[in-house]
Amino acid sequence: MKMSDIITAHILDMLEQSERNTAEIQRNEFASLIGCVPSQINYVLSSRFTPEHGYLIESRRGGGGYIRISRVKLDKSSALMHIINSVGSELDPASARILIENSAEAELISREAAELMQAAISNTVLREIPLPFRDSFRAAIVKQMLLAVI
Amino acid sequence: MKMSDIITAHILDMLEQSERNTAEIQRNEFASLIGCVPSQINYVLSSRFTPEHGYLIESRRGGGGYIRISRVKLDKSSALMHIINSVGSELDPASARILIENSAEAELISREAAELMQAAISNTVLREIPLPFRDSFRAAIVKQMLLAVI
DNA sequence: CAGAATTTGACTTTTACTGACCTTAGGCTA
DNA sequence: TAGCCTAAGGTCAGTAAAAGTCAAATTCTG
Repeated sequence: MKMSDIITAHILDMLEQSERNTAEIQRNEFASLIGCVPSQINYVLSSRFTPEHGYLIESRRGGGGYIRISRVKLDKSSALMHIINSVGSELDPASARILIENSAEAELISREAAELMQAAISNTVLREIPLPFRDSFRAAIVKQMLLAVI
Repeated sequence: MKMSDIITAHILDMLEQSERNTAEIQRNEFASLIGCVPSQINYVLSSRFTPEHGYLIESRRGGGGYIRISRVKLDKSSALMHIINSVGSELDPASARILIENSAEAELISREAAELMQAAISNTVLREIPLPFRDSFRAAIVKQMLLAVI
């Protein structure tokens, strides 16, 4: 079996293990664990863990440096559509907050977008709207804003 | 975990604690509390708490000296505050759209943020709200969302 | 065999850490 | 008050600890 395949398998394994879909390695340590030269890690990452393949690489040099490989969900749009469709014509405050928070957590929307959405459905804003309309307003605005970031 | 990260975390923590967005330390004392050499404090400050990162450092030598780290609001913030304050208790649709567009144009807010705001005050959403409340709703939501991106 | 994929290692760049030495602020003493 | 002492913080250059790059050498594959 090829070195590259072994390295790939190891990384995939770590990603599988991880709950956060993220594997973090130290290049030299990892290389010597597997028994290859450090630069081969780079080769594998750049040939098999590219954004096109659905991975994101972050790294840091210097003492205590690391390489982090995350599996990104390519299909953000369809995930978001799914969420949008699951929102009915009314949405209560707690559900709205959770929905937005989860979307940010899953990186379907940016942190900034999430904060903007929370602001949009904050009490300060809702005070301007008569009570009976609030839940349907919340549903409409959350859906519309999610559509805007697709 | 790296020393630098620990120091950074401590400072961030102090800033978080502080109501004035300011942390004040005594270099030697702080260093020995954390367990590093004093000059490393300088290293961290100059590599991670620069003006580009949005921080201001002031210090004083000699007896009773100190280092003060403040999280400084960029100029954008005050420009945005100005805009927010200029919005009254009501805001008509055209003015709202222009205000958002201009803010994006001036790069006070991101393009994504602008699109989210436009979505939030779109007709689709406004239909959910009784006519007499729409202008005050628009004012509230635009202000609240601008506040969220400061 | 030709071209693609893999492997290697020498060299580069970044980041982190340390310690010796410098500068400044205040206070104290003669 | 001048001069000295002490208690801070500031600088800088050097070392070490990573990761990144690149092209030559090798191996695979059709």
